[in-house]
Amino acid sequence: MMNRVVLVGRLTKDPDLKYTPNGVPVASFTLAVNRNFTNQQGDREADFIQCQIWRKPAENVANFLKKGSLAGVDGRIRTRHYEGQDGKRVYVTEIVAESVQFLEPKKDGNSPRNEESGTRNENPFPDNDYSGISDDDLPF
Amino acid sequence: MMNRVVLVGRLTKDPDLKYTPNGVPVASFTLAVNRNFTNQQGDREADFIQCQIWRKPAENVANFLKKGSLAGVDGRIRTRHYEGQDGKRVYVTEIVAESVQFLEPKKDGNSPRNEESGTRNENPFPDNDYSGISDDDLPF
Amino acid sequence: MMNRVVLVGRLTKDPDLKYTPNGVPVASFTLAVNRNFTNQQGDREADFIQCQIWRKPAENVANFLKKGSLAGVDGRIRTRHYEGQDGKRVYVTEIVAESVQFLEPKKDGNSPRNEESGTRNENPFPDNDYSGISDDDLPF
Amino acid sequence: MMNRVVLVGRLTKDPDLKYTPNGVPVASFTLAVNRNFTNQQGDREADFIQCQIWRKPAENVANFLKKGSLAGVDGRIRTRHYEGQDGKRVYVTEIVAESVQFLEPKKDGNSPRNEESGTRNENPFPDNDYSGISDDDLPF
DNA sequence: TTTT
DNA sequence: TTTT
Repeated sequence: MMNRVVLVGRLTKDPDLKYTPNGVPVASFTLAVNRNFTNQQGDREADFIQCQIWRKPAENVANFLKKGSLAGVDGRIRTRHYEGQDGKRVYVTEIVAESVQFLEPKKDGNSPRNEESGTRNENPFPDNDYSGISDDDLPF
Repeated sequence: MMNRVVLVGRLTKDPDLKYTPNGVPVASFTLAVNRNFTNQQGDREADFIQCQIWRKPAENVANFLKKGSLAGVDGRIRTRHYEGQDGKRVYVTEIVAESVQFLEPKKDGNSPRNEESGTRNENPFPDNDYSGISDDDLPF
Repeated sequence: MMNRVVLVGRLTKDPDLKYTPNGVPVASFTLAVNRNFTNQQGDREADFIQCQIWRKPAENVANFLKKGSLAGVDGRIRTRHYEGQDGKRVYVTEIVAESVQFLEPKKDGNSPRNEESGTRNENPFPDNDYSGISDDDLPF
Repeated sequence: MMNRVVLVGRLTKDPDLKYTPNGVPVASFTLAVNRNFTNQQGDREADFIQCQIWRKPAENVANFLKKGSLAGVDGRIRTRHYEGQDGKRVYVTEIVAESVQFLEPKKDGNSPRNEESGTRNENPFPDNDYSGISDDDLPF
């Protein structure tokens, strides 16, 4: 089974930072992702996609992003439901981000911040572990 | 703005094929995508993700996929809302597939069908157009 | 079979625009994508990924992107090989973009251009075709 | 910066399992990913994409996949170069998988194995951490 | 041959 | 060097 989502868009509001009873941070935000085409009225619409990120990077998101910030999200779709106030099930689809990319240029400088707020805390590309592998092992 | 989703999962029911007043086919189906980890009760849960595909490939999906079929989806997230019967807005998030991949092995043979049902009707990799480009143009 | 790539990075040089004998434009460029972690020397490295885009959007890329531009690519991996000058096969892996996103802020204004240069010329989300589908068809 | 790849294809050979001097396992394999269109000669071609996966899941890949197996890869593009035997730089592009999905049906049963061989060893979706968050916090 |  |  595979489940992968990549988005680039703008925050519709400041991110909402919360903590679970165990003190785990979660930041929630909605990304407005403009569509690359216009509708039959000639208007360019957007999709409004609910996202969240957990743990340490949640605090980075809360600190560095705000309403209007351009951000990239790499994560997964997650569905859940809860009982609404009228007793009916409400279905929720949201993106759980594994990393959030800050694509906004820095105010002071001239170049985008290009910082990243990831869930990963270990190098997935352990280069130097290649040491024992000779050129003969190269695929081509 | 970017908006890309890739899923592999199983149909929870037979696809639902409809036609718009203009005769455009749409197939809707829900993909159950098992998570790659267990929850705190030790159960492996799934996400249930609503998908649709339009036009010609919709009919292929309706013809070749059924409840339980393994399928891959490459598409985009789309959000919309409508007025519920109680007058409250209901928010919907769904995947609009650009292509659906049939990953189920064929019954008769022994290998997966591996057919595809795409939206694309033109070769995105026009190989022979390379003819006028010499080795000097190669990036490395 | 599925093959999907999404990248955000910076052009290492101005894009290279060419035309096939039949007049089809192709723009080639390399994206430097910084890694989200440091190597054992504590340096942040980058991947240098060769990309190309065909037809009309190729000219937009050539017009709007230049060395250093921040860009997003949504496309596919393509492999090919050719005979090197020493008679040995050279293997090439490159990304064929279906769309390229301009993420650079506009100089004059204050917000990113956020233009897009896609291969797609038809609305993949034909909203108004929904007219014949009632609320009863909603998945949840 | 963002760098995401999702592939589904078949192994062209049995995976090649190696260990670094420090005992870290790496499995390498090539995925043949058939294209969803035919070339001008009417033949359906494939891309041959070099992949690798590190650590524990490398051994699962070596144990469960073989030549011809249908597999899904979720990972990142990585580029590197080395000195060829003729002193010229050889450029390599490969996919570093974060997870590999086994999509081959089990021989004995009737349904695909659908096992997964991931790099992740912690639940990225800590559901029960939601306990302190009420319905009022829901985005919609 | 690499970007900020 | 390529899979079904």
